[in-house]
Amino acid sequence: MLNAPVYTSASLKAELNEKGWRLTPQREVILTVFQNLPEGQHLSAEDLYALLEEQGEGISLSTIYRTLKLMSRMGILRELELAEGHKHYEINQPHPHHHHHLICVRCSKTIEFKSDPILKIGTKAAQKEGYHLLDCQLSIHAVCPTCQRSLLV
Amino acid sequence: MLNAPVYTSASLKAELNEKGWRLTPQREVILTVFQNLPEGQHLSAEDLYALLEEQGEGISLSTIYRTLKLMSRMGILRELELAEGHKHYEINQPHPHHHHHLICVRCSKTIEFKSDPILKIGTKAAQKEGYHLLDCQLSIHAVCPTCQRSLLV
DNA sequence: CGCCTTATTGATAATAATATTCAGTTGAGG
DNA sequence: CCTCAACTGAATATTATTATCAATAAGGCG
Repeated sequence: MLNAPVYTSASLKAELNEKGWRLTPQREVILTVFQNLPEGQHLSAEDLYALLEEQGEGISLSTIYRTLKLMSRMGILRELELAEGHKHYEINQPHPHHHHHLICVRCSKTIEFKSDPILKIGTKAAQKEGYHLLDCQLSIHAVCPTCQRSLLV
Repeated sequence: MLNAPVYTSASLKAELNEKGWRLTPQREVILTVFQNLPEGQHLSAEDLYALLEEQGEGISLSTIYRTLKLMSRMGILRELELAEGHKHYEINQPHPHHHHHLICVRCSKTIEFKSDPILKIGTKAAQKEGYHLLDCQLSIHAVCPTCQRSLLV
């Protein structure tokens, strides 16, 4: 089962140091932002940049991009393709919060849903091939009711 | 259940015309390329462009991009995030060929696997919300055995 | 069958997200 | 506390994808 730990500053530091990397104030701030995000919320790089700017904790866009990538590859964040043109990120929550996305390809309206079986199947598939699981997400591309009507699809 | 029809020129034309769109030689060629691609193969826009160039059936990159997008939104093609920086496309096959991807986030090595339950769950989720299903894919992000070793992850 | 409307194409330029470079800074181990 | 390499920020570069627009060609219709 996807074993995404709940990170504290200390455990983040430990995991970074183990690989020769460092805990920086910027990384701590970014992790905190995602941890405090209400469930179902996600941020693009620009969103995060703007949000931090507002909070007076400005972090450069370079660092934002670098950190988002790093944390995704560590399994701390999930990289989502919710709309055309840019990625969104959210914290990678363990079991009871883990969810998937139903996305309208026209208007990008997104609905979340949970599914234990999928998580199990994904975990098993990774295990079988000896892959170390980071994230497992079902993306359903579809047309929402509103767009079905307005575009006569 | 994801009901992706097997397209012929005629059925593609019918579906396009129904929406006021047109069947063009370029669209036919592109559909044919994807239909003849061995299972498990997928192409990026550039790949497709190069492949057609080779075959002497050059189609402009503009048209390639437009067509890939159009066919994805029609449910004819699936848009895959298999590597950083660009999308890949493959034909959207119905039931017995429908599959998912296990992807190494370091080297992009990808393994395909099938799962009926996932397709069922996805179909049901879309149905429940009144969404018209186009595609349904489980993406598993993980680190492959080779990269686990070489990077001491 | 041929006309007319309008979607489509191809070439080019524009956009925008993300990556890179590099000098200065700062974690972390010793 | 010292050293060194990882990290940051600012600016720049890259590159996938989109938009623009004149020329072309589907397809509905008489």
